[in-house]
Amino acid sequence: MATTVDRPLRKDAERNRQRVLAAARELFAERGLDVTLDDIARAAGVGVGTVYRRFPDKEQLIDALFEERVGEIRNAASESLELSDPWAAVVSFLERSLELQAEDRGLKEVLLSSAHGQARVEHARREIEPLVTALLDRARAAGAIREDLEVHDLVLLQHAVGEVADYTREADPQVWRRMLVIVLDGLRPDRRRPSPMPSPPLDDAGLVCSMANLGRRRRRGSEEPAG
Amino acid sequence: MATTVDRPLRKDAERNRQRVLAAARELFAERGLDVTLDDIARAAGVGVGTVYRRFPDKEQLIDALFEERVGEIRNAASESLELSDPWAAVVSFLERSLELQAEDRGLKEVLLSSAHGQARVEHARREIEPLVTALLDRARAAGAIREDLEVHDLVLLQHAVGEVADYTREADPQVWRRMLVIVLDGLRPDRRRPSPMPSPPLDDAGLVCSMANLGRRRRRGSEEPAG
DNA sequence: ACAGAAGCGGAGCAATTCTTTCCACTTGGA
DNA sequence: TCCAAGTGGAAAGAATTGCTCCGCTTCTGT
Repeated sequence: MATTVDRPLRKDAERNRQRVLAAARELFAERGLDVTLDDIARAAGVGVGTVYRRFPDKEQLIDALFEERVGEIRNAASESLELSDPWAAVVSFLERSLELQAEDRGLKEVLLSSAHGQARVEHARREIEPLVTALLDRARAAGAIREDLEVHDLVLLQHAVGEVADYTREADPQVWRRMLVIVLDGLRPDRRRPSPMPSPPLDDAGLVCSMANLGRRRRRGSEEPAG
Repeated sequence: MATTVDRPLRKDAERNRQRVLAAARELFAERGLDVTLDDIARAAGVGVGTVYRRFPDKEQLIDALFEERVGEIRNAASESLELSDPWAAVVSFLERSLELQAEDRGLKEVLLSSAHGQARVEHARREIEPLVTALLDRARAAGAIREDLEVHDLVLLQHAVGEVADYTREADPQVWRRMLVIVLDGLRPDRRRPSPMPSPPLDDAGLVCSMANLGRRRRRGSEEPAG
């Protein structure tokens, strides 16, 4: 299988491949993993056939794309581990990881469900947990975090805050940071005053917008009460 | 339209109507609002035709069912308002409201999206927000809650914790309470020690189970890598 | 310049899934 | 007993999606 060197893709084919990857990256980030390959092809300006010639099926495309993204989360974890302050390390990891998830809906879906991105991504994900455990253990040893907290709590908290990021993505892409501040304040073993909020609260229009989007997202964008 | 009195349903028809409502209640609670009417009919032990004769379409069935459930949340809010301790009132409301949402997936969906349950439910929902605002204002005035918190933060926090309840429903229907404790600790204006955790953390199998379910829930329950 | 391999587009097939209709048959109740 | 009210469930209809096929176009090496 030395095709990589023996027979590189024709110039136009390689350019199309890149277009497909770029379009897929953008659409997965924006609309999640269930965009159709038709949509991706259209966005890339090529035919569906072209997409299928390069990627045997959707899973493989997802796999190829998210290997690097999942890697970024792992990097966030190991870079945070290098910080000397154990609490700052936890904060830094959660912030960075949630930023990545807030920017990329597909990434969040890959991380939370075992259905997608089979081998490689799965593997990278299993590398992450030990790093998070290390972050947590260090913070606990330093008395910087509540003692009754376990790794899976952190996983679930990420899910929770990430969900808010998703819900409010269009209305206000920063409000999730308020949730994170509250959660972080809840994680401290002792604390006198609340930490400052990093962004203003969601306004009324923002809530209405989020509610409307959720409807459109989960089912078909159908019923307008014609009154 | 005085049919209610003029021509009550035939005895068997009324019994079937109740069966449909019961089945719908259960299935919506368990699997969310997008169960099919076929499923509901089967669970009720009647034909689809029977469902359609009583409820013109799915929305109307949802509307009929969730009016009362949304009312329960409103009650939770107003009963909490009667508690004398302003902080206990907030805690009590969030707990009760989240319990209801954790038990009933459909309820959560009705509350979060504006697409479903048009008039009546929408109306009840608008009754709830002022009550929550009152709870919040009172707690703030008493210095029992952080000052930078707004109503919509509470709404989003409910969404966040509710999502965890959903995610982990099968694996461990109580872990969401840990998230709530953390969040509540984050809401206090000052606090020395963490509050005690009400349930054990999610174990490894539980996380795997949740991840698997999310996959099955959002898309088709398909690919088993046949290796 | 040109042959022929590599690549392309996108109509359309096959498989699902969900809603809704239809009508021959059954049943409650005056 | 009779018949309007009620029933079940097959099947039509409408979307959606993943993917294949094949006639045509575009590179690239000579």
